[in-house]
Amino acid sequence: MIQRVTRQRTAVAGALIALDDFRSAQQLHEYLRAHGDSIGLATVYRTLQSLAEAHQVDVIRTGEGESLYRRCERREHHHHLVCRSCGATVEIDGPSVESWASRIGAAHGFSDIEHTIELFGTCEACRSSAPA
Amino acid sequence: MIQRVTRQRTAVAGALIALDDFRSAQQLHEYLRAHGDSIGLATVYRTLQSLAEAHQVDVIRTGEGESLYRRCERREHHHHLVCRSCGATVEIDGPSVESWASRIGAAHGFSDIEHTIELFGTCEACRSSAPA
DNA sequence: GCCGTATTTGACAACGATTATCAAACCCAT
DNA sequence: ATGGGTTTGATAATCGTTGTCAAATACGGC
Repeated sequence: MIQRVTRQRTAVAGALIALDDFRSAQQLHEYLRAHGDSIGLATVYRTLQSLAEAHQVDVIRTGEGESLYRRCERREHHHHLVCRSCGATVEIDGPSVESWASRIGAAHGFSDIEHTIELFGTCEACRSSAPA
Repeated sequence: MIQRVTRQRTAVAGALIALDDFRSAQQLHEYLRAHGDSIGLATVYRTLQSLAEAHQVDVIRTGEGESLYRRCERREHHHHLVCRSCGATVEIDGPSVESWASRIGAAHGFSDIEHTIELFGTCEACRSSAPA
């Protein structure tokens, strides 16, 4: 299945670069509409899905079950440290956790270990601008 | 708001003890029905929700956005290793990951670090009973 | 045991995020 | 420009979950 270059796919890619924070498909759709790009919601979902399969975006799920997307810089497996207040994101790779995960799994007789690890915190900027 | 002891709530608690693995609300509902307990799906959801608020069950979300519930044994912070096929669960506490998480957070200037860590794999029993 | 009432139940509708449908619009090699 | 496979998008459908509200129930007080 060859991927064609369409106006819509280009627009989604552009929005991901412009926003550069984790956003929902619907937020991206709104953003695109607001910026004059006529695009259907289904197309946004489809595009994000194929970008995710191609590992060109990272996907995380909020506690409420909504998926958030962000263009990713590293193609390899990694995790995120996300500011819970402003959404600023740092990409993390933790060789020690990777081995910890597989070690723990193996120790209990489990195979094909996968893991989900996300870190949330308050970044320096938000801490100083919004005191407790 | 005082909580009353009802046949349904008792049944859900019993199912959680009997199954002792991460199950979806719908699976618990099916289980209860299959065992002769007449109970509505909405009631199962409501009961699980209040048990979760009381920290009497652990909740995790699958990659597909479904919530899984299990009665929890440790009241302290811990993680899970879950069989993606049968739901068998091992409670994990990993001091090394805890310190890894806060160390990484601090290194990037983030404070109040929280983390979500879940491990999924295929347990020994499922691997041998369901070949690739 | 029986009442009264506030709580709980459950069938069903509603919800929100996401996916499927499928004819019309489009990209692009020729 | 043309033809044919790809993509789009309005809408319906799906799935887990939550809201609704009248009927059923638990339980303190008699």
